[in-house]
Amino acid sequence: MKYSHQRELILQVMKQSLGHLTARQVYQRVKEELPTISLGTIYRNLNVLDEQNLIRRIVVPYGCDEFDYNPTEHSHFFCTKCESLYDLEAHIDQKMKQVVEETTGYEITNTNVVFKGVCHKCHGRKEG
Amino acid sequence: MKYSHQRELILQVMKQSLGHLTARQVYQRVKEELPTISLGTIYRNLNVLDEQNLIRRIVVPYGCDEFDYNPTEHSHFFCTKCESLYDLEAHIDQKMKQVVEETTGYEITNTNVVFKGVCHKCHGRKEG
DNA sequence: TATAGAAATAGTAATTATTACTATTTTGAG
DNA sequence: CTCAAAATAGTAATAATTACTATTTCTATA
Repeated sequence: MKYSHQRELILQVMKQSLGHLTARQVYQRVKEELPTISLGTIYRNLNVLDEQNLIRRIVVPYGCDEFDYNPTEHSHFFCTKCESLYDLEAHIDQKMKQVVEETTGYEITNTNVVFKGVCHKCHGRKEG
Repeated sequence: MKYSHQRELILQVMKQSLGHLTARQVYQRVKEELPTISLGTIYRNLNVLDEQNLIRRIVVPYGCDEFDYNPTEHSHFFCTKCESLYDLEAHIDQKMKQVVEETTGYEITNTNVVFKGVCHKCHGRKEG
């Protein structure tokens, strides 16, 4: 993989952003630094960075894919009330992987897990 | 929810098909019985059937959404070699849900889990 | 049983995320 | 430096899904 200024900026934005970003959000943030960058470049690089495990693609059961810099493998929790996507701690992922590998004998290389439910903040709140 | 012949046929096709079906596959199968059915009707009904928990939407990290009749909640395993999507046994889901609920305190209402890896058939096989 | 209004449909158009394409520019090894 | 491979910008294309609308189908109830 050859160096590129654009990819460097994309990684930088990903690192700075604690939350999860869609391709469009990454595009908008990188554009502030480099207004000529193209959306195609964002997509191409998000894909290669995901392949290289430098970032993580999160496939969600609503809307479009999101991307996450958090370098340790971890799963996600989507609150259906406030519509926030939370990271779960990495050791949860380890346990789940262990359960599945022990039960099935499959060799798990990758997880794409999104739990849905209601988060602490929204628990007990009325509909809004 | 009002009865409709179209929705009845869709559910019937889902029940008969043991595997997972994309909206287009459902469309093609229902069309054999009712050639005038519209793809929009398929999508609308797959959505309401999923909301009613009569079928399950599987959001996969490749290609488009798939739908599954299996009425008990369960997760999925995608083999990256043969590109098959397998059902995991329901008790695995129960255990995972338990792990997450105990650790986070979140109330889990729904899971969207796709593990990736290599299945038994493909284990040890060369690339192809 | 007749009927009115709500819900569903077919068919088409629109939307949106993502990928493909191409001429040009950038990168880095020799 | 030089040159080929890789990356880019900008645009066009693709594909899944949803929105829209005139028409049809259900079903509760009069």
